[in-house]
Amino acid sequence: MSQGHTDVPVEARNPEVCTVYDVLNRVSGKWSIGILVEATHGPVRFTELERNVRGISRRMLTLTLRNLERDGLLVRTVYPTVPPRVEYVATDMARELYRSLVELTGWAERHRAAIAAAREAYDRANDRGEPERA
Amino acid sequence: MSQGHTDVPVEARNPEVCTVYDVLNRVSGKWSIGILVEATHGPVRFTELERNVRGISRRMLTLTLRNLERDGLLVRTVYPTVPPRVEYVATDMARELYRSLVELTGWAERHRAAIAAAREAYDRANDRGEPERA
DNA sequence: CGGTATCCTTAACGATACTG
DNA sequence: CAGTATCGTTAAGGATACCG
Repeated sequence: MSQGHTDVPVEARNPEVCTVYDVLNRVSGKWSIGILVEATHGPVRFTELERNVRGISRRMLTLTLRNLERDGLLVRTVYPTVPPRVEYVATDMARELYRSLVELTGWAERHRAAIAAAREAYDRANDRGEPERA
Repeated sequence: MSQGHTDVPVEARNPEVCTVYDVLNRVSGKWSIGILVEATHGPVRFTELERNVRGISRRMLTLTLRNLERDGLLVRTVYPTVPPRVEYVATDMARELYRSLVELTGWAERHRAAIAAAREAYDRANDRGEPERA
């Protein structure tokens, strides 16, 4: 096999892997990005998020908000009124991340057609009844 | 600035959300990036990947490879020798993606300390017995 | 209004025996 | 060597009742 190659694991050889994996973990999850985008546009309330991030459940909204806050991507502000008012807003760090995500968007848009074509080709080539897929 | 906001859902207002979510889905998953990195460095064999991407199981290696291939990020080449030789290599599209991921790495590295601090602060502030977490 | 607590379903992942 | 098949486990997410 490839004789000359070192035995050191990929994570050691490519520290970027861990790092990028790390940030991906932070932002992966079905809802993080939607919330991040909303909170990047300006302070937003819990109920607003519940409405604007379509399809999210209360539970996941809370969980995702807590995680983003914990990572320093969101700031949560409570106004002690009745009824309570809570606002979430993206931090500078998160806005910077947002810009990198826009980069990714660019990639996705540039290659959207190619990816679709690749999938079709793959599915056609391997066609065993594989029914429709979203 | 809450009241004046439109009623159109976040996906409609921010098409980037869907797109970036899409690409994230493609690259999320515990192993995609590790494999992608390896295959970006040059053609790599199944067994090499199994060794170099530490901790991956055979099953996940196969599944992830198939998905990446299906999306047109990897090309699989079979050399009909005995024993068989199969090589995977990243496509140009994948290499471009890789560069965007490196961008993300930059973000992660720049803010690594801030994130760690945010977490500590958060955990300290909310400390109810929450035991150690990786 | 802004959450928690609880229960349930699904999808991702891990281990490993077997095979052309 | 490069997989597939089958099993079991864990984690992510969904629904929703309840609460300060």
